[in-house]
Amino acid sequence: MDILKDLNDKQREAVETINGPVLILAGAGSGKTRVITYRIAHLNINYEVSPENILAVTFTNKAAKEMKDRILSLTRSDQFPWINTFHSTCVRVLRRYCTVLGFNRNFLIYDSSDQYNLIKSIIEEMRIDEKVISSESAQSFISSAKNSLKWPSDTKQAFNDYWSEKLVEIYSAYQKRLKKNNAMDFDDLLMYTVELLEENPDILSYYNDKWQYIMVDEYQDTNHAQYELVKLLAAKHKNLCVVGDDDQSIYRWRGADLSNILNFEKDFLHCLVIRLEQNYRSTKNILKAANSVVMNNISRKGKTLWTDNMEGEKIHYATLSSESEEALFICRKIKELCYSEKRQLNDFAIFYRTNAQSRVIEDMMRRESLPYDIFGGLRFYDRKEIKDIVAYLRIISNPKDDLSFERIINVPPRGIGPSMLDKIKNTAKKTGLSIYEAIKEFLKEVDSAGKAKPSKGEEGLAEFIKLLDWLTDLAERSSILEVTEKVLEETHYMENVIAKKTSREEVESRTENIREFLSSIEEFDRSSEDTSLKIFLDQISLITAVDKYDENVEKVTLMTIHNAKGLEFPVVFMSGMEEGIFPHSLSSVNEHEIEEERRLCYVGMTRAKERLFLTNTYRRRIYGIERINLPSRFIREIPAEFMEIDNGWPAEPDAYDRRIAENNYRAVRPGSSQFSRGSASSYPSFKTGNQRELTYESDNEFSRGTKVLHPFFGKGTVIDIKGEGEDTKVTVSFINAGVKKLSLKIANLQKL
DNA sequence: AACTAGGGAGTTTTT
DNA sequence: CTCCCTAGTT
Repeated sequence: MDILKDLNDKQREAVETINGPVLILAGAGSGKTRVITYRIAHLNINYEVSPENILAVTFTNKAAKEMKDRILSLTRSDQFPWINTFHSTCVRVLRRYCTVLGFNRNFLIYDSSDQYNLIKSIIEEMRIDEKVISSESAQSFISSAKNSLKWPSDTKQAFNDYWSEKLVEIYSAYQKRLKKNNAMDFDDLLMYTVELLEENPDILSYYNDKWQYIMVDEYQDTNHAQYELVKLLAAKHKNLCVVGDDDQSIYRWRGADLSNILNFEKDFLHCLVIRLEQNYRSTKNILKAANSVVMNNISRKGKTLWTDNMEGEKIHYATLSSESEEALFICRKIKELCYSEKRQLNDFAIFYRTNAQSRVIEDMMRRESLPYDIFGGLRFYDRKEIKDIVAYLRIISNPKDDLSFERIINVPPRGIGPSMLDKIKNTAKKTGLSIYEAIKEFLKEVDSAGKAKPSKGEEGLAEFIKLLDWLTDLAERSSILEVTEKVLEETHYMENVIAKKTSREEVESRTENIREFLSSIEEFDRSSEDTSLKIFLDQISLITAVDKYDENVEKVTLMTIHNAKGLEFPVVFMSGMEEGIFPHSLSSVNEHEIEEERRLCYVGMTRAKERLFLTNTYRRRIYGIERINLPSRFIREIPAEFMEIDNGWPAEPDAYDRRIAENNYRAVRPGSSQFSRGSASSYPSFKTGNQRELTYESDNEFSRGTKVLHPFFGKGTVIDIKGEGEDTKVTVSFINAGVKKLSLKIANLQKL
C-alpha cells in the first residue's frame, strides 16, 4: 500500500527519512500530526518495524489519542506503538524501576495542588513567615529548579542571601517529605527518569534497544528535563524526529526552553531540517493576518506560511461598549451564522486570555440559550468533593501518603481538631513514622493509659483507622467502584454535604460531580486493560481539561487560548483584544514576554479555518472596577487589507430559533432543559446601545429592482420574486455577498 | 472543636 | 468582585 501519495513533497521527505536526526519545523496547520502518524505507519508497513520499537511523545493525552486513531486507520493493525505524553512515558518507566531509586512500586503522583499543600505545610513547620516566602514563590522556585534538573544540592552554591538559603532549605525538606510519602510530583517524574537512566546504563540500554525510533511532537514546548530525557532515549540509534514550531511556543513561563528547538542542529549534528510551510487549515486572509502579527517578533527562526485555500472573508473586528455587550455580540453572531451559513454549534469556539473572562460569556450564553462546553479552569479532579474521595483511595493504595491523611482525617468531622492533629504529626516527626503508623501508636498509648472513657477525638480516630483498615482489606478483593461506593457509604459523605448549610445549587453540583466520578470509574473499568487502583490514580493525576474535548458534540467551545493549541475550528472568536488583557498587563514588562503573548495571539488566530472575529470593549469591569483599555497592539499589527470593522449587530436575534424550527433541530443546553422553539419573544430585550430596533415587514412591497438592506449581507437589489404571502422567496444580488435566495418571512429585509 | 462573620488580599497561562 | 484565611464566638 502506498500511503505516501497523500503527502506533499516536504511531508513525504519528512516521512521517508527514517534514519538519523530530523528536525521538522512545522507551521500552524501544515500537517504535522499527519507527518508523525504517516511516519509511524511507513515504518511499520514498509520497513516492518515492530510497533514495540517505536516511541512517540506528545504534549497532551488528546494529541496522543488522535494519533492512535489515525494510525489505526492507516495500518489496521491492533498493535500500537507507545504513543503518550512525556509524563505518562516516565510513569511507565518508573513503575518498573522506581525501587532502584528507593521508591515503592505504588508511589503516588502529586499534582500541583498537592505540591502546593505540601510546600505550605513545610513552610509552616519551618516557621517561616508566609509574607517573606510565599508558598507560591517556593513552588515556582522548586519547579523551575526541577525543570533544569537541579536537586537541592545543585542549587545551594548559586545563592547566599537569607531568602535563597531558605528556599533551598524548603526545597530540600519538600523533597524528603515526598520520598517519605512515597510520592512524586509532576517534575519529579521527569527528573527521576533522567536520573534513573543516567545512573543505570543497563536500564538505559534496555530502553535504547526497545525504542529505536523516537518521535517528539510540540518540541518547542519541551523543557530542559524533557530535552535531556529525549537525548538519553535517542542516544544509541539517533533515529530521532522532532516536530515543532518556534512561533507556537507559549509555555516558556513554565520552563519550556526554546533553545531546544533553536539549537537542535548543533545538538544533533548532520540532522536534516525540513520546513513545512504550506498551511491546509486557514483562508488566505486569516493566515496572512496571523503572519503579519507574528512577524513583529524578533527572536524567531523565520518562515512564511502560505496556503492554496480560498481568500475567504476578511477578519471581523468589533469594538463593543462593555464586556456583556461583547458577549451578547458574540452570541448573536453565532446565531446569525447558524442561520445564514447553516453552521452548527460545534463550528464555533470562543477564546479568551484569562479564565476570569469566561464568566460573562457563560452567563450570556445561558441567557441566549446557546449550549456550550467550557474547558480549563478548575480541573474536574481538583474539585473538593472529588479530592476528598480520591484521598481515601490514595491512602488505600499508599498508606504513606500523609498529605491525603491530613486532608481527610477530619472529613467528615470526627472531632479531630488542629491540636490533636499536631500531636500526631509531632509523634510522626519524632519517630519518622507515617501518620497512619503514628495514629496507631497514639491509639495504643491511649489504650494503655486505661482511661475510663476516651475523648470524642480519640474515639473518632479509632473509628477512622478501623474504617481504613477495613477498606484496605476490601480493596484487595473488590473493584475500585465497590471500594469508592463503600467510602461514600461509610463516611456518610453525601449526608454531610446536605447537612452543611450550603445552597441547593451546590448540593446538586456536588452530587452531580460525585455521580460523574463514579461513572468515570466505570468507564475506566471497561476500557482499561489494567484496572488496578494505582493505574487509575495515575490516570486521574495526568488527565487534563482539553482531553475531554469532543468535536462532535453540538456545542460552542469556550476555552483559553493556551488550551486551544493543537485544535482547529471553522469559526473563532477572540475576545478581550485589549491592552492589559491581551497582552496581559503582567506580561508587558519586557519584550520577551510581549513576544510570548504575540505568539499566543498567533496560535489563537491560526486555530480559525474560515472565519475569525476579534472583539474588544471600550470599557470593562475588572474586579468590580471600571477600566478603559486601549485596543490590543496586536489589532494594530494586522494590515487593514485583511481586516474590516464589523459594526453591524446581527440584527435578527430570532434567526437561530427559526432555523431550529425549520430543521426541527433540538439541542440541550447545560441546564439540561430543552430549547424553547421558534418564538422571538423568548429573547429578553437587552439595552445594547447601537442595536437597531427590529421591525418585521409583514406587507409584501418588494419587486424586481427594489434596493434592500439585509442585516448580515448588507446592500443589494432584488432580482427575482417567487411565491406569495408567507411563502414569498426573493432572490437578491448583494453588493458584497453575491446572489442569495431568501425567504421573506425569515430574512429581515429592509427597503431602501 | 466547630462555625461564622468580617477583613484583606489577589487576581495568567498548566503538562 | 470573590475567595480565603483569621480571629472571635458559641
